[in-house]
Amino acid sequence: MGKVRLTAAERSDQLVSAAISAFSASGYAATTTDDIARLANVSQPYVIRLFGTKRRLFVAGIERAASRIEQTFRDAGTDLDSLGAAYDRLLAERELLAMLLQGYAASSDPEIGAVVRDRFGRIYLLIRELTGAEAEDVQRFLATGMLLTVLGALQVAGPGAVPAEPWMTELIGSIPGFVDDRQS
Amino acid sequence: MGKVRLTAAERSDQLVSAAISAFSASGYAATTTDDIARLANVSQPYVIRLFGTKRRLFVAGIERAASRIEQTFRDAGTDLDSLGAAYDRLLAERELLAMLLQGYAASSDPEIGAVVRDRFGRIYLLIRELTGAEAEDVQRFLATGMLLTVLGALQVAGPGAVPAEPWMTELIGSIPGFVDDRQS
DNA sequence: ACAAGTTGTAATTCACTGATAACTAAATAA
DNA sequence: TTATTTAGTTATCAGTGAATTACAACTTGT
Repeated sequence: MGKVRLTAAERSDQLVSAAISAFSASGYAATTTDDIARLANVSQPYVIRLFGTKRRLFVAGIERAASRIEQTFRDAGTDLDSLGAAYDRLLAERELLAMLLQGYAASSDPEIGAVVRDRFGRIYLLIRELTGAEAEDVQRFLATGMLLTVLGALQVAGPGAVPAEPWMTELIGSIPGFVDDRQS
Repeated sequence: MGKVRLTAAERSDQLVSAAISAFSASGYAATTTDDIARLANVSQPYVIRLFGTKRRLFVAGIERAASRIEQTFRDAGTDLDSLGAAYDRLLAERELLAMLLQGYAASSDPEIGAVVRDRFGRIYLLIRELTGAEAEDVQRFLATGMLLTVLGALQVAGPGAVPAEPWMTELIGSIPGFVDDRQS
């Protein structure tokens, strides 16, 4: 058996991971704090104790996902093609991009919206800074990223993809530099 | 005062409009059937009576939004630039694209996911068919559409936009053919 | 050993929400 | 007019879920 008692910091980390798993699949409102508690083998009130509110836990999930994405880009290289390959890896993890998508969807909540806007802007600026590419190329890169994010959420690209429909094969095949490593 | 009693078909239409307003802002789970009922000046149980379940009302909203988008493209012309201009108009309406985004976010629900995948594929194929453009150009067009959808949801593009941050001005400015008609 | 802090739970509350049931009233048909 | 369908309501329920409180058990410094 693993350790029974963890420090609050360790447990919080673990809960943020569980939160990303749950929120990325079901979204902010449909995910219960009890779902997340169960994923971490902890009682529901303890989740609230550590994070105060469900909203703050969601925000923590957004921030970790955004940081992981930034780190993936930083590790990838300094040209857009390398960052594009990094996107493939992000899509393979599936949860991070989906978590951000849930952030976009929940951004009418002011507290969530402010964080999501901030992190989105930071990622954009990071790509600009890392690659030094023209604004239009960065925009195109980001647009492709949004398309892949949506296709991932629809489960037509990336792992766990639904049986391929013709339109999807064509669309995904037309994304330059993207290799869909589905495990069907 | 307007008519008091409408036919079921008229009332259902009106409810789907109200549903799109509410769902597009708050998402599937966070929107209550009572919110929608109030928007249409109708009792909450009547909403359930007309649509059976909340889920079916959401699906009806997705289908209308998708149909409206298809119609907008059909009316726009036969080249990608014209369809791009149509996107500006869609973004100005704000609710339709946001409704679809909420569909992407809620697509882990099997019943919703199936409909959203189907309509997404139909829109892609419609663009191909209308323009006869290369797959890669259509993909790029769609990717730009997803970026605009997200920026609209974040309220940094389109009407009701939050005060412009520098990164956003640069990003939006780099989208070819897109003119952000914000009313600030 | 023991006090104090830290990690965690069980029990409970209270507001909310989708759905059902039973009923009313307006329109339409016979 | 009367019968029937159609449009709509009020009342209510059963379930849920975030948050609070009070308590228990483990760890650590002294």
